[in-house]
Amino acid sequence: MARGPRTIAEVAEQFGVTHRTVRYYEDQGLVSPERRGTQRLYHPRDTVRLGLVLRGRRLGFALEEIRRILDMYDQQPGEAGQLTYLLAQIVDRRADLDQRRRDVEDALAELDDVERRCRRDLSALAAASGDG
Amino acid sequence: MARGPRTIAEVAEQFGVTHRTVRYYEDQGLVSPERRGTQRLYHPRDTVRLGLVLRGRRLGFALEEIRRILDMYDQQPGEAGQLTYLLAQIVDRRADLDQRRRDVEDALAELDDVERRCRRDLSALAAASGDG
DNA sequence: CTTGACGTTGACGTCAACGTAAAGCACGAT
DNA sequence: ATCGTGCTTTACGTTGACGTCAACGTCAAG
Repeated sequence: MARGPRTIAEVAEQFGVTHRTVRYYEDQGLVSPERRGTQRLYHPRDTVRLGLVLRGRRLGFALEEIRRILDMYDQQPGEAGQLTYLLAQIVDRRADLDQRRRDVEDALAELDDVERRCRRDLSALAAASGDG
Repeated sequence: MARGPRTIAEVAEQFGVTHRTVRYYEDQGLVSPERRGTQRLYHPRDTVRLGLVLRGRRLGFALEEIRRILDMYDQQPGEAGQLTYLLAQIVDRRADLDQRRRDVEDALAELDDVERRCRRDLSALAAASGDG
């Protein structure tokens, strides 16, 4: 049952995007599936990478930024300068993500607040109709 | 020192966006500052609202979606149907935000991972140069 | 009363991230 | 051999979110 590499239609279906989107990401250097002749073959590695791209997109990062981040992850630089540069980039990314986390948590807290008020108003209405 | 309503340039400056952006948000119905003649006056209420819009933007929501969410917050419907509809919308928003929070936390975890490997490699390099 | 400094309204330009349409290869089934 | 089906490339269109520019109002200072 372990079928090997998958087609573009299959991975697009899996992630709920169109094949056009997947090909666009390839144009932008975000994924680079193997080619058997003219056809694209998506190995698990490519599929995972595509998942990371889509997560980055959900986080609101631009595709170019996502590409830089993923390339950063992939590097095995081995040189001290590269490593310290990488660490600096990590600091930036973390600051960005920390901001996003604060935003999400604030928004969720307010959502809770609205929901509480909403339920309170509903039960008040129910009580009033019960009284009427 | 409590200066009253502020000008568009001031709020734009405060939030680090251009006046063009603020006016565009007004076109889209996201904010609606008072008008003294032709000039816009931003009261604290408008300023807070603009802050919420920008947070929504950081979260990757489309402006149209942000407008719906903020309008949802503002409503005092009083009617049961409106309230249950509002609750349903809240469920959707929460699912969306929960997904985003998972994304952020996963990304932060991977960032930590990369950083650890990076520091390990750096100290390995330092040790090697110390030996050499 | 002119001169800036700011504000305002269109109108048009731009860029990212796709969508869509046209036309062609590959390949198994009829 | 050709037919349909799926994948491919090429090219152009679209949408959201602004940027930019021109032309004009306004108001305090000189």
